[in-house]
Order: sequence, then C-alpha cells, then structure tokens
Amino acid sequence: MAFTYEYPRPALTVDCVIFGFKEEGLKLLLIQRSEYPFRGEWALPGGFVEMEESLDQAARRELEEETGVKNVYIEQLHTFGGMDRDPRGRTVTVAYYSLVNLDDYPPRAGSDAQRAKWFPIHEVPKLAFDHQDILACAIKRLQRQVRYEPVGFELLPEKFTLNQLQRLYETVLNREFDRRNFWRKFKRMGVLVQTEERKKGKFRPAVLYRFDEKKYIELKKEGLKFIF
Amino acid sequence: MAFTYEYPRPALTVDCVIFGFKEEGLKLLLIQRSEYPFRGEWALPGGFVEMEESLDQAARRELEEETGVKNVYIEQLHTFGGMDRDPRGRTVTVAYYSLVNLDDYPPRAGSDAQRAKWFPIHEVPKLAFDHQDILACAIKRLQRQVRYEPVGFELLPEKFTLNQLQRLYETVLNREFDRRNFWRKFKRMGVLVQTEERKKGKFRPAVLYRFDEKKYIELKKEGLKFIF
DNA sequence: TCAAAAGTGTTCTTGATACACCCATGC
DNA sequence: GCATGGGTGTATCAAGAACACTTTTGA
Repeated sequence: MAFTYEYPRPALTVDCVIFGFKEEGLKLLLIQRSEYPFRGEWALPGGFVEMEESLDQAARRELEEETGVKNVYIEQLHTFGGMDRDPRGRTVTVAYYSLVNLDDYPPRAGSDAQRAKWFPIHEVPKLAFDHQDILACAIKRLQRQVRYEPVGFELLPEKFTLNQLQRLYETVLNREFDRRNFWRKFKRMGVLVQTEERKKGKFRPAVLYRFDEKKYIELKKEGLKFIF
Repeated sequence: MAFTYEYPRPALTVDCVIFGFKEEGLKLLLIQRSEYPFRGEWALPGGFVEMEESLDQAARRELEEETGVKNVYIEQLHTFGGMDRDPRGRTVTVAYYSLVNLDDYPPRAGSDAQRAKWFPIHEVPKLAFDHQDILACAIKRLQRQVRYEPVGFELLPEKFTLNQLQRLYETVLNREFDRRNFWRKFKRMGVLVQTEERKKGKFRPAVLYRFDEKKYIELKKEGLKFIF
C-alpha cells in the first residue's frame, strides 16, 4: 500500500564535512561545483539521496564519487532544513562528518576527483548554500567530541608521537597544554601502546605510539572517563 | 529556476521523543495511532513536514497538534533513513527530543490530545515503525547530555530540592550517588540559588533551589566544566 | 519520643597544575 | 658543543569518594 495522499516533498540530500590533519594544521575537504547553482564555487561534497540507499550509504557514495575518499567512518552530524537553503527549491540535507588521516588521502589524489581540494581550516573560501553553517556545526562537534571520545586518533597516522597528538589537541581546541601533563595524562589513561619504532627527525628520535582500541573498549566498560 | 531533473523523493517526517519527570520516575509521551499503518499502536508524536515550514517548526507543530504540548525547547536528535521504516514507502524522519516538567503537562491534560499518554520509561509498550530505535537513541542522548550540560533542570519544576535533583540524576543515569557529595558538588558549582521557600512534607522541610541560568552562562565563559 | 528525611564536616585519595632538569641528535 | 625538541620527576592544590553525626518535623 502506497501513501494514501501524496503531498509535495522536499528534496533530500547529504553533505559531508571531512576533516584532515597534518603537521601544518587542520584541513577541510571541498569540491568545486560544476553545475548550477553556485557553479564554480566551493562546497561540501554531497548530493541527492537515491530511493534505494540509506542515508549513510548516500553520504559514502557521494563522498567517494566526488572526492575519491572511501572506506572512512562517517557519522551523522545534523539535518538542515531551512526553507531557503537551495535556490532550486525546498531541500533538506543530512550532514555527515568524518575525520581522516591526511597521509591516506593526500591533496588532489584521485584523478576522478580533480575538483576536490583540501583547504586549511582557517583559509576556507566562501561556501555554497548554507555550507558555512554546516561547517560551523561540524567544528563545534569536533571540538566537543575530541574532548570526550578518542576520535582524535582518526586524524593521525596509525603510529604517532605524543607530540603529534598534543599538537592535534592544541589545534582542534585552540589552546595550549603543558607537555608533561599532557603526556602523563594520556599515558595514565592506558590506551596508548609504545611501539618499537622511533620517529627520526633533526633531533632526538621520538617514540611512536599506537592507540589501543581494544583496551579502550575494555576500560570504558569499567567506567573510564575519557575527558580532556 | 526549479530542479532540472525531478527524481523521486523520500517522504519526510518528524518525530518527537518527549521526556517528563516526576517523583515516580522518568516518563515518555506517546500517542495512539488512529490511522494506517500501525493503527491502534503506540508511537512517538510526529508527522509529515510541510513545504513551507522548517524542520523545527514541523516538529513543534506536530507535537502540539497531537499532544497539546507546546512552547517547549526541542532539540534535534538524529535522522533515521532506513529503507524499510514505513510500509507506505520510503520515508526519512528527523527525530527531535525534549525534556519537560511533568507538572506543566499532566497526563491526559488537553482535551485535544485524547490519544496522548505518558508512560513510565520502563513500561513503554511496543512502538510503531522503528520508534523503538529512536527512543533508544534519545535515552543515550539524554544520559550523555545530563552529564555534560545542565539540561536536567528542564525536567524539574522551577523550584526544586536537592533531593529531587539527585533523584533525577539517579533515575536518568541509573546509578546512585552519595547524598553529601552530590549536594556539595552542585553547591560548589555555583549555579544553584537558594530560595526563601521550603518544601513542606511529612518531615523536616527542605530548602528549594532555583537553577541560575545567567550565572551558568557566565561561569561557562570562564571555563566551567559542567560534568557529572 | 520516635521515625524519616534534611543538613553539615572530616579524612583520604586521586587527579590537575605548575615547574626544572637531563637526554639524544644533527649540524 | 650547541640548539632543539624528547623525556622524566616532584611539590602543591583542588576535587572526588567514603563515611558519621546532629537537626527538624509530623504523627
């Protein structure tokens, strides 16, 4: 049985806010629009939801089609349904967000994603639609989440130094931490595993750590509060 | 300019998870469906989004129409877009959630809302659609939010005793707190104002407190961490 | 005067903060 | 050997957890 009465329906889209991290700082993945509206302007990757796919699937599909980024964990952010979001007509968009390690998705990687580009978070151009609002919402969420859940590791390579981790937190939360206290806090938490490898650089090589997800899940069950 | 190509679109609805609190415990506001599908079964209040209203407006409108509950602060929860949610066809729903003080919305209050009823949270009947999932999501959110933001006060009368506050937290988080530590923690936080009034009962009258929102906002700016 | 809830104070432990020194490396 | 970031230890203070006693009221 179909709908008894068919009312007009808003169009439904998904949009993805994808954050990446490198030594230089936090970055955002955008695409340059090739179609009306906002042709030539930068926008979040996204598009229309098909009838035979879930919202998550739609987000993942659009992300891969438009940027080549795939197999990442995405998380629903918020749904934006303002009346004048889209000049083509009433359109509701479900925004997703994700954190990726920039080493895995270097700038302008896929040839299928010529129009995709990573922008430093503080040099993001004016965005199409209400994508500026969506971005603001995502940044808030990121700042919140990084404090209460170990998501920061998604932004780092598998093996990282405590210094990289600290810089990540300082970048995202826009404040500084005392190196020794920061390190101790994470070490005490017991979710980091020291590896045999060292990161070589100009100066003294730094120990590389891994995030131990299994252990985190265990500790969480026992009531660990991951808070920063 | 309208959409160049018109694709089929999912239907769009809103659903509201409304929590209430009383001495006996946490409650949930449901309506009994009068139409296909799931006629006669209990469901979250909600309905179709109109073309000329925002999502928030739609949620508020449906809530008032179906239950008489109005002028409450609602917050977007999550959007559910599974393919088989609705036997009538592909339907995406934006779920909202809200906390209200049960003294303001007594059970079966409005005559316009005959089919609405408050259920104790542990005696919720089987729900229509995937509303069970939505409810589970809302409970998680409530538990999370009550720990990191002062939303619990929405569930209480304007003036309340520390004991009521404690019972609220114990109910929502499903654990017990030491009375003295709990009280001290809240008092130290500095967001409670002692009123002149007392709550009389069988035994020694208890001091009634108010939540001082202005002060909370101030303290928050100064970096207060509201955590429980 | 008794039962039940309201209200307060102390100790102990743990985590947060602030801070100073030595170490390893490349140049 | 020196500049630079890597790595550790300690003292102090605030907050959390555990716990016991006095007060007020209605019946």
